[in-house]
Amino acid sequence: MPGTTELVAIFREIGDLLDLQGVRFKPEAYRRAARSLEALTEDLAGVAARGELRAIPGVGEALAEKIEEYLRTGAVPFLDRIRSEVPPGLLEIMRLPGFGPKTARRLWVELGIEGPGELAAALAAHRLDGLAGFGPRKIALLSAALAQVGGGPKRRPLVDAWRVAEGLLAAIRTGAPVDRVEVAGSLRRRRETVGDLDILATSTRPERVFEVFSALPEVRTVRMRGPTKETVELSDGLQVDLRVVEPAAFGAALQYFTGSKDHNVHLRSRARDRGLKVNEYGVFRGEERVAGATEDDVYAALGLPTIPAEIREDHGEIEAAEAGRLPTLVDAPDVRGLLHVHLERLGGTGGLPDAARAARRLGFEYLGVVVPEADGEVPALPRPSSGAPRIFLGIETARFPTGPPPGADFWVLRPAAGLAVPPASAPGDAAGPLLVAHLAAGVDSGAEPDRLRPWLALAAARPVAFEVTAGAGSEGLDSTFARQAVEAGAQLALGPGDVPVAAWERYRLAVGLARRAWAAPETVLNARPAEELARSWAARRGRG
DNA sequence: GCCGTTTTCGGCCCGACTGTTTTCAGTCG
Repeated sequence: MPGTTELVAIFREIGDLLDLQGVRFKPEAYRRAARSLEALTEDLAGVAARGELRAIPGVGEALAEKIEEYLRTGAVPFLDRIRSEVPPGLLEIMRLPGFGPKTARRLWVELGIEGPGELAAALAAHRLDGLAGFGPRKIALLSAALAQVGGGPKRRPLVDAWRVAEGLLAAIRTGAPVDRVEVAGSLRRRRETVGDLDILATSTRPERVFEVFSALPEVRTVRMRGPTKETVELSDGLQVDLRVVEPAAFGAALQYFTGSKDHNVHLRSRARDRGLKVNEYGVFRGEERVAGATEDDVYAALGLPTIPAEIREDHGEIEAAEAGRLPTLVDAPDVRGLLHVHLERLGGTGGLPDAARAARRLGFEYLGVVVPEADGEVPALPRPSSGAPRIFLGIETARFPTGPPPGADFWVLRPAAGLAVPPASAPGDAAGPLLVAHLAAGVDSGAEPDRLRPWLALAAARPVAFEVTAGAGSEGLDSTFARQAVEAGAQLALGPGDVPVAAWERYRLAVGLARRAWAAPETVLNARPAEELARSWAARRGRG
């Protein structure tokens, strides 16, 4: 079944092929539409049925027609047409790091090179020597890029990138003459996967900061260094950009490098409309800098409240800010407990006392201790000796519960692969409170988001919470689905994932994901007080 | 190909860095 994911890939390929043809502006138009489709929080066919395709940002008359054609026939003939006009191997050449469509097109037009194989042969035969604009350095870079084709840097999970970034930030803070140091980029937006790290610092001695940074043991090579910016590659292949600005520009730089691209483009066009110019050094009216020291100043200069970093994607947040309808997003202090704790997997030997200590340290009121389902047996409910935290008991099952959890407070459904979603009318509220965990497990990230869609109907039929963890993509939900779930009336349950108590702090990354989903505290199950949970669960659970 | 509180036509974000240059084009984010 063709889906939105495939159409996104089609539009991206069309963009690349148009680039290779030397067409201006259209490539970006196709990519913009692809990004919009990717972030769509509802079914594309549904939007088309209502005749609202053109309400999607970046979709106009021509692209709406292509989308409808695709939904009808499963193909976009325009793709086949331009595919026949451009050798497919050129796509691989233009995707070599450091090279792009202009270079690939020149090699094709001037030397007849149609793919990486021919390029390698041409390099070996010195056919590029003397070609205008191709000096010895560029030819060496081309050879090097060609040698590691396919082995390019991969995006990595948020938690991994976060750990690396924390180490780098600490090292810079202690070793370099810096005033402020913060992460920016997609890591600050808490994207599920991160392609590279952006670090921003203020200092009066940038060159010294770069020296210290380059000498860190994690750094393998320095890719480039200028007066304000350095790019390095870590030994694990991750690319890190470090930028140093003056304090008066810190807010503008932080805003600028936090992105996303579409968010920034939207803001800058808004600035232009108001006779202003935005860049990484500030907001300017003519020569005069009217804002720049803080992000608040930058947004205020553009007539907007400060937009939380996690939702800066141009997914409607600028319009919402303009209208004063920005949601109050859930924040880490709102989380009052964890609901999916497996004592047997905590990684320490302390069991419940250890868990209780960690909970108190993090300021949690309660823990939901979860035990596997055991037929016919009522699990013993563990209780800590002292008062806090309060302990709730959950039973983990792989099948849809048909009745209240025996002797416990709530169900944790961990759907087995291939578990069909029940009809929305089935068991219903009487089956007890339900927390659906690990929903995305087994679903390749980005594979087919439509597969998760039927679960949304469940949310409309009964109270259900979907778990969001720091490990989105592998064990948890991504924020696009989480936003759909919130819009469908479901709750979210935030947690650190299946990790030792020492790593429970990671629940904060799940908070970031929930914020990306525009989740308010009211939509987060474990932002509710213990008393409220106890009351609502006592009314429905099995035991007296 | 999209888009519009100066526009339905004529724009399309903006700057850093590299390599090849002598004033700039390409790539990147």
